[in-house]
Amino acid sequence: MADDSDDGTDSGKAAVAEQVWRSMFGFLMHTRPRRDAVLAHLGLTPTEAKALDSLDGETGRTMKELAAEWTCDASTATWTVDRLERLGMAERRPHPQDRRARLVFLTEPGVTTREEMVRGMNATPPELLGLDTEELHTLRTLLAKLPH
Amino acid sequence: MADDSDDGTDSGKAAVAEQVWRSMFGFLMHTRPRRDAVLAHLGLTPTEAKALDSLDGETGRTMKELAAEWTCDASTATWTVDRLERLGMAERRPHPQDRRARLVFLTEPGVTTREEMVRGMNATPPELLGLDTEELHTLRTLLAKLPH
DNA sequence: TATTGTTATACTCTATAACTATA
DNA sequence: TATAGTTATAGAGTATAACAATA
Repeated sequence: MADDSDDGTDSGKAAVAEQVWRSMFGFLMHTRPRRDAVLAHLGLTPTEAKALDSLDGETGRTMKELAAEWTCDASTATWTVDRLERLGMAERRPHPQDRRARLVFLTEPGVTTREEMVRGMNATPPELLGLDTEELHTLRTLLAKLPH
Repeated sequence: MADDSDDGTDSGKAAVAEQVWRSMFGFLMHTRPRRDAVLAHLGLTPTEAKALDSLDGETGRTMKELAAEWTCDASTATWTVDRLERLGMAERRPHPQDRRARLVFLTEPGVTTREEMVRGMNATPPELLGLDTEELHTLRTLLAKLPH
């Protein structure tokens, strides 16, 4: 039932899914150095990159929210925002309702750096163009069925 | 040539490739917490996990080789192997030809932990089973054309 | 009295430089 | 003289605990 040949190749659904996963994960790892290079080129550590990604220029985030999103403690969030601030990419402003709290925003240079980072991280790996257009269409349709 | 409709949807090859990538990358990020949990459950830091992955019980690796593979300097490799050794997962043995060098092997517990780690990291995400068998076959064929 | 955030401090991780022992 | 690896030490990054301001 799970085998469709005598050569030991198991083509049951789970086995095919495993092969799909192996290829997909392998491709992700194959393209990873390129994404690492994007951060290196912008001079961002992984922590700074994650921090930058959580912020923008319009919506203020409290330290508490950021610590939760980064799954770190409050003092680490303070330290991380301090570093973005020293880099000129973020700034703290007083919270309009709660004078204990601060709201963190990206500065204009921070917004620009964030955009470059997001663009680089999401850039289509050129290896995909090794497939022809019809294959890519099929792939698109199938992959769109997966959660993300 | 790059547009096949008037609604602003660009279905040129590059645009389709971009959508493919977005889905694929999104799925990989979606499944990432599960892989992080595998390491957390085994009590491994990312560095330890990478180190474990480079070693086995039969083929000894020199410190120099390991530092190159981990793209770290020699002292960091020493420190990393020290830690695996303290965890009882690796051991140094003298190099048979060069008395300056050491060969690093996994111990039996190290081999076992490595196996569990690899199994967990490579485990097929159950979300893939949301596709039917034929779709998975198609996906397998197309993804196999990508480098990994 | 509880909560937001910071500061003081310690511990982990990684790197640079000096050193030991071979080659 | 060059190489393999370790140790001493310094620097980032992250956490715990004590604290200040406000709710």
